[in-house]
Amino acid sequence: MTLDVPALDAGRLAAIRAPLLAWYDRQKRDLPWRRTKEPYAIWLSEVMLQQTQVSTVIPYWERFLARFPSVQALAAAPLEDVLAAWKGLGYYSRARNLHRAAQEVTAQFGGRFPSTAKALLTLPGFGRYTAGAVASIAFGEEAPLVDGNVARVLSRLFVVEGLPGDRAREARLWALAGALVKGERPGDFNQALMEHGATVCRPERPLCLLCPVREACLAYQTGRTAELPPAKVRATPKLLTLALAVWPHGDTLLFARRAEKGLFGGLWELPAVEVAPGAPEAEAATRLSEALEVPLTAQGVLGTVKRQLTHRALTLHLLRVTGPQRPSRAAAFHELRWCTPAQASELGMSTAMQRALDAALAKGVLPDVAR
DNA sequence: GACACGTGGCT
DNA sequence: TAGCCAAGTGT
Repeated sequence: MTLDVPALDAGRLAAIRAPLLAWYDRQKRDLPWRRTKEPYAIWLSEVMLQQTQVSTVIPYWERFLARFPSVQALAAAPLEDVLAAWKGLGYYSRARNLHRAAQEVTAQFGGRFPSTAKALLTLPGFGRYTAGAVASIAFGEEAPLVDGNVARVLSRLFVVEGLPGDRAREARLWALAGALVKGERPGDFNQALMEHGATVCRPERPLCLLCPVREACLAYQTGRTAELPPAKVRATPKLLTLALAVWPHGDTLLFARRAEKGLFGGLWELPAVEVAPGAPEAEAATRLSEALEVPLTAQGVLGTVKRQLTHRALTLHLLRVTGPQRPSRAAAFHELRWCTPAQASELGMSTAMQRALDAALAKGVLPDVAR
């Protein structure tokens, strides 16, 4: 594998750096995290933006900062509250790692962020990208970063072949990014590269006529912008079928908190067990009874909610149940709690589970006064 | 290296 | 519409 960068002589470097930075200064979007130099706020934006679109992140970022205004405030908060603030944003391990990293920064670094990519990389949730982003944007280190945007831009500028995930391709992209970021304003340059990928050098129908580095782009010169980079090969989603217990009592329903790892880790749910796709109601009731460690009676299926995740096709069967003993704890769940809908709305819950809960409530499982 | 991990927007 | 995609990380 070659790590040198033969296509990047000094002249080529200058022909990309300067126009891209100048373009960024003219055309950058006014995003809220571009108005702060606070490392904590920049870190938060970078984590929220992982695999998530800018327009989705903005309101979350603002609410989260209002609720947890400093790394110390975040470190001191219960994980449950952090997950509640993350509710609906997806990839919840990001919130768990964010919380852990805040505690490590507070405990090991006296509340001050490490300022180099190398040191940041030791914190939970900091991979190569996020370490480079925070180091360059918040601390001005000449640290490279490669995200999906940068990979696309550099693939086209330098005609980097290979599929996403290919080791030689990744090494080449990081080497190019590392050579390009050397110089003035590394944070702005990295953002320029990403901004360019997001708005001009788009995946489909890139706006080459508006491109500030068109003359330096090998893909443009050879008519290959449409075929670079090749699309990711995605596995077909696996089926996951869950039976959910809808157990009314007074104006409450039973809720459970999931184990901290895996799908929807640490989030609240209607108590759920996995069942075979075509499993009969009686089997689902038996599984739920075992998980909740109490006898229970099935009172019919209230409905089914389907959700498509990236790697999962989720089917949620809502099973109305009741029983003589109301459980308050069970080994299969972190915690059990009886909540009104109003209380449940404050819990950290996945969007998938929220849809299921809404469907159950729409069936009138609780008295009107509780809704 | 492959896979798990969410969600909403866009075409 | 169904599929693709987005400022990735952890195991």
